[in-house]
Amino acid sequence: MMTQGPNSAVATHHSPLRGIFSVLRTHTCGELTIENVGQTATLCGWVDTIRDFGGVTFIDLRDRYGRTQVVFNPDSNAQVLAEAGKLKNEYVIKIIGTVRPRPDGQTNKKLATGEIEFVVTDLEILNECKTPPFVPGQKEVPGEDLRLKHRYLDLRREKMLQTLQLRSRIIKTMRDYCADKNFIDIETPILGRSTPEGARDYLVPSRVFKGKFYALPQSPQIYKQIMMIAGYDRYIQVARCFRDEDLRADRQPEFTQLDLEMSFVDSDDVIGMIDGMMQRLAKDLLGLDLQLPLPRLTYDEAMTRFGHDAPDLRFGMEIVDCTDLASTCGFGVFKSTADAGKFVRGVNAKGAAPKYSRKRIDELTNMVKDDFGAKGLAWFRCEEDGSLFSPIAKFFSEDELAELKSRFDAQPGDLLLMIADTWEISCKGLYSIRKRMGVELELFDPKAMHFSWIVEFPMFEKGDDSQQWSAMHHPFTAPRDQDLAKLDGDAGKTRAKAYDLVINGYEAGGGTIRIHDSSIQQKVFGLLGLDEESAQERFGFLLDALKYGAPPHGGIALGIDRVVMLFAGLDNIRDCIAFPKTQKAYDMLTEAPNVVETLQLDDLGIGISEDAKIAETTVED
RNA sequence: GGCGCUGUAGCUCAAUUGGUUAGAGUCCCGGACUGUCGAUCCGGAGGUUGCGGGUUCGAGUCCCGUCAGCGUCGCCA
Repeated sequence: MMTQGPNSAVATHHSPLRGIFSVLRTHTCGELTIENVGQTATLCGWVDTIRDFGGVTFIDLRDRYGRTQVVFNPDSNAQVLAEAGKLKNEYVIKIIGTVRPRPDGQTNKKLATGEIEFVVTDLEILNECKTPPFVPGQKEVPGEDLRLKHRYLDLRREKMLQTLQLRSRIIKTMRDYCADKNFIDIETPILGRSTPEGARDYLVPSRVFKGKFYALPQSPQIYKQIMMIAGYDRYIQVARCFRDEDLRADRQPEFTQLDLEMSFVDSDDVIGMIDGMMQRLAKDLLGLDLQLPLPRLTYDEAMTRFGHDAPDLRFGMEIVDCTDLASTCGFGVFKSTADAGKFVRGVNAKGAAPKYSRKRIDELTNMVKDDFGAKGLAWFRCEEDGSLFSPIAKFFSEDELAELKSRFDAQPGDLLLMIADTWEISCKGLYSIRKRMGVELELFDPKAMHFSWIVEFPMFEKGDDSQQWSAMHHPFTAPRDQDLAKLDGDAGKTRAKAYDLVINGYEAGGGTIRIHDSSIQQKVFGLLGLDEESAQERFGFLLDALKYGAPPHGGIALGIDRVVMLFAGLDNIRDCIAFPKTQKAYDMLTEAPNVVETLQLDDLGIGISEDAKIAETTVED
């Protein structure tokens, strides 16, 4: 530590600078308080705001730790005051001075350092700053493209700093929790092998093996299973994953997950382990006490009640089925839908009637039509006298209307919205209506946090255009013990040892118990249309490994970016990532992806097709 | 790939049914000021309304195309 020099105050073990010898500064900008009055210190930081009175100048000096008011005045040093006139926004400076209390009545309660000010005796400009396109302290948040292009400025904003600090603490807490439980942190390869299942891979060409490619991992799935076979019975990794699919507000092409695998466990063990982790995270980072175990909902229940496998459980507005009523009513659309074995279901938007004009209902109608292919959206408004008003009310008898009212628990002011269609379309349409109206009607406290598990997912699903089963999670997912018999002939009803962690309507993580029995694995491959040869071709290395003493094992992956987003109360994942990409997976800061030298391509034996060259030229124009 | 929203000064936004010289705040430049903390006051600069085409006597505003950012559907084992 410093024992010499012009500073009477030196970094203590409480200081953010503890243990780091610094010749440039003795304290951070968030550190000096009334305790330090009279001491000499050296600060470094960025010029945040300048208040120049001609005779005296105030500057807020900013760094990661906070802000300190710095005073330049002629009493202390007239020459330095003149120098201070050259300062502009975001200059980087080093100042030496003394700490003194602020005059009576002039403390700033908004600052941790607000009781003192720093009187400068010496100023050194370490670096100037061009006039920035925006300043970190400005009230309005600049457009996102500008923020991404000048990310080094954007990251200086308080909100970004807070979010990334929260992210760091979340990851540390996750790691500490796992370390306490004897997990071992293992890094798995980034350059791996493409396994053409699931998402599109990002490919990396090989120079040595011309014409062959590595793939960036979509998840370390196979490696972590192999670690279990190797006997490392509790593994974690903060793993970067890559998926070349289109982006969303909650989806980036590269993202980070807490990847975790355990041996000699069943679903409840993994769920219980994560329950404890969430309890600790909620307590340590949000001050919330979570009751354990976290609530669990089966997949079927979630779809029936909310139309989605990651429902937002911060509010009700559950789906009501009235297919039976529809089959007897006089409304042709409803009746024919019910007769065709499809569904008539709806939701009650409590108190929405006065707020939802015909125009806004039309917007909802267009949404379910355009996005999900629903044929329409029926609605009933519950009037002051308790009667149901609707353009289609005339097709219903008094009794039928009364039954509708009772089934939806309709009170005056409520708006009932119904979709008559396939199970899938009614789920999607009503889910999106519920999600949207939940926000618009403020049906929940935006600060509330709701954690839950969705369990017992189907093993298989069928694609739109094929009768072939595909794995809902991945082909190594184990069926529930009591469903093993269903693999023969009743595969659609097989439920998996799969579990998703849902926070506020977002899938925050998902995992499964894996198959460790090769006869079951063969059966599952068979149902997925994979013969032994092609299974061997794709996953041979894993199938081989499973034959050398694989213990029962399973795990989970938590989307760290999403967890940060939810804990920070944000609605977009880019604000939780230091250097995110745009919706087109473009990095505006570094301008990646970009062209490479022809020589590099030659080295790899790669040529660019004429079509791609034409497309590229068009983009540049 | 589809649908939708947005694009106006460095930044954040405004501009009536298509109608005079496209405005405000902020930032920037110059000046004043010894207690501010979103300092204040005075003066000034700053625009090919994303780009290209069209309709019109006249387009920031309407139409077509295109580019970019965002949202969403498909997609994401």
